[in-house]
Amino acid sequence: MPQEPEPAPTVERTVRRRARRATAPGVVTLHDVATAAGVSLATASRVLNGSSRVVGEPLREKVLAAAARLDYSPNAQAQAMARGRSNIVGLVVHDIADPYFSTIAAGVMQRAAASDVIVTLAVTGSSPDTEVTHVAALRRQRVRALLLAGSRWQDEEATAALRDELNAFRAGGGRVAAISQDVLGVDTVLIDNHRAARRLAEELVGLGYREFVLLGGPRGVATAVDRASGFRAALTERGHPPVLDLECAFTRDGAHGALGEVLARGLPASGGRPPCVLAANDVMAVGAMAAVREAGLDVPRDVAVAGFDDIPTLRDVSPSLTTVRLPLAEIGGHAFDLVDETAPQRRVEHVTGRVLVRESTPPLR
Amino acid sequence: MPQEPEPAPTVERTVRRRARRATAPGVVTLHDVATAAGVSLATASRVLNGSSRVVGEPLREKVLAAAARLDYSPNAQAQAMARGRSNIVGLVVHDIADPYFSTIAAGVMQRAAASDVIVTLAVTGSSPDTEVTHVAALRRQRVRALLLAGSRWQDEEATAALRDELNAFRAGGGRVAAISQDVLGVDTVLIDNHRAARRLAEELVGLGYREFVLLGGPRGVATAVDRASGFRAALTERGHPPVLDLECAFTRDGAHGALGEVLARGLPASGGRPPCVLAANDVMAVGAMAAVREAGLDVPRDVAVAGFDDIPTLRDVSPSLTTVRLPLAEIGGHAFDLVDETAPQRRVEHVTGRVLVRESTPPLR
DNA sequence: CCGGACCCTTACAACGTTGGAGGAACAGTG
DNA sequence: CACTGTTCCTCCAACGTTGTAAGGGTCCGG
Repeated sequence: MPQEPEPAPTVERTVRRRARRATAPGVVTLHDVATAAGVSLATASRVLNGSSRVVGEPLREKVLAAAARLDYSPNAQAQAMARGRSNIVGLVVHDIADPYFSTIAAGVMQRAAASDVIVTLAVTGSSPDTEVTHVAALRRQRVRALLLAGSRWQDEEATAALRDELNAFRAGGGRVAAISQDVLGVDTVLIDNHRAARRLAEELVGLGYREFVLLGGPRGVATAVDRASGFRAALTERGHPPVLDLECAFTRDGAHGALGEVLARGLPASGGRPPCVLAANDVMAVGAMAAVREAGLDVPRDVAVAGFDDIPTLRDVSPSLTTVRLPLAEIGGHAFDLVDETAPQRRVEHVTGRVLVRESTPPLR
Repeated sequence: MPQEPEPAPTVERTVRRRARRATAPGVVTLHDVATAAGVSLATASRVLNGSSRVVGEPLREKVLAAAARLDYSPNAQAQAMARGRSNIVGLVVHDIADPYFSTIAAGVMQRAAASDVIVTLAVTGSSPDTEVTHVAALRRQRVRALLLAGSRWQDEEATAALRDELNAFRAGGGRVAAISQDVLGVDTVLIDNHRAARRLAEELVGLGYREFVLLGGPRGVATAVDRASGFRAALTERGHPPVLDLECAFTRDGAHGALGEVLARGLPASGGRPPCVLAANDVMAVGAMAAVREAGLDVPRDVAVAGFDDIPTLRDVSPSLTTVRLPLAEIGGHAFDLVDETAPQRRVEHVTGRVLVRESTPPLR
């Protein structure tokens, strides 16, 4: 098919550019700056965003002045397209209102700001399908990297779908890091929930507790399962398996409801010792403490309570909560580092918590 | 300058396109899908993302099949450029680890998900300059709208710089909404901190408290100033101006430190009644309660404490905290609605808190 | 007075997409 | 059978950048 040799373009193109302009009329483009400064597009580009080539001082100043005068703001999307890379990372959490995730997010944001990276947030609402949807959306945004902060679910189908999506993302040059469990085959900040839970339970047996009530969270959430299994293993080994092993939502209300029901039926037989409630996280522990109080009982005199995470906002509850301290902000920062640097091979960083015994589980006798 | 009528382009262009390709090699483009399906770019675009025009069933299926087979993911940045609009909004908070902001953010995220909007998060770390920097970065990203969730600072210079930046953003068609104070001339969810603080203080006078200690936060933060001034006004009107009026950081540590110092010097003279500490937010109130306990005193027997916000995570502290309930998640959702709909003119929505008297300030006598 | 730096301009092809203009095939109408 | 509409596609010019190739001035040293 032959091409007709079009008419001289310059003027006509400019006119049509203005006429057809798709963006809002008020947005200043590099073209506008170049025109205002009386230089070419390429020169303006080099002064304002370019790297390699140098531009002479007089022109340089004219361009900068024009840009300032017109209040030019480079279009990052266009830059990303032209350069073939963006400086956005996606952060996926289950619930940003949950202090566990918001603390991790704070750690991520701090590192991101230092690296001049922009963070796009997505929340799954604890639904594996929603997580896949959001990961796909972030892939469409061509984020440079993806941070998956949430616990994995024990759901083979959803995990497979996610893994597919992540593989496609990584095939396009994207980096991925996960926090919690190492089941996705990506760089991971692995939290050793099982081991830390064991140590906490052992410590409590050492303090003299014998009757344990487990608020283990739901069966499908890996973090909850790991913690509960750690508690269970240690207690069973020490000869004091949990007298009650409850499933409930991984939330304040879940723990509050489950323990409330139990207490309404009366305390487990205890040989004079207060029983000890082991909650799978601090938020649940606080819900459990509320249920104890509502039953007219005292923490720790009648019921001892321990949590997990050492959420900063909850450090001042009274009695202060025995828990496992996780360096949540550092964990977030660490995950960011995993995707920020270009590492030669897959890495798994281990994080273990530190047991903190406080007022909610005083030594017995 | 004459144009030479270039050689037939199709094949040659394809070759060079492959050769010079800037994006990562693994990324599938619309072009690839079109080629694989044996249709033109435009047809593929219309099948996969297009709206208006219809594509015949046979071709339509071929395109969908090719897209699925190649695992095509549309490039949202390119779409944004071509369409001249994005579906990203920017959310600016002071500190995402602060439950006040994370709860607001959760409200925003929920609405955003429902509207298929992507949210980019920025944290200021409570620095006005950082806020301007982040707003500029979000403008470069060509976000569709901007949500400023943080309290304003009483800093004329920084406010002016921010206002300039916002005007430039709005000139380019961006929408802006603010939460808290109405000083930027944009759509606002205005929180009537002053009035709610008055009502809380009046309630406490009604309960019999007479000696008040104000933990008013810093002078520069508008939210803290509004709340403190509401407390002060009500107390002064009722004839019981604060016996101590302390400035401190708007944080747990700020309140804890300031009140700790005071208590180290002994309780204010009280005529047998416990004094009442009025903190400018819940997190500070909890820090204050910790300081009271560390001084060997009891809340509320020796010192009563009240806060502000009704942070969900802190609803189970013991004794339960007297406070002002703000519907934080709804406030976030509301701000999102302000920028999501296209409103004819500037709107200011008022939100007032509800006073909740709980165990930390029992009635006297 | 020429050759070569140096600094700039012009021009253009990307990047991945959209949307308008235009055209081919085909049916319906006179 | 020519005309006029529809459909359903394709082609091409945007969108705002970057980066490179090709070229044109100016200045300097030989």
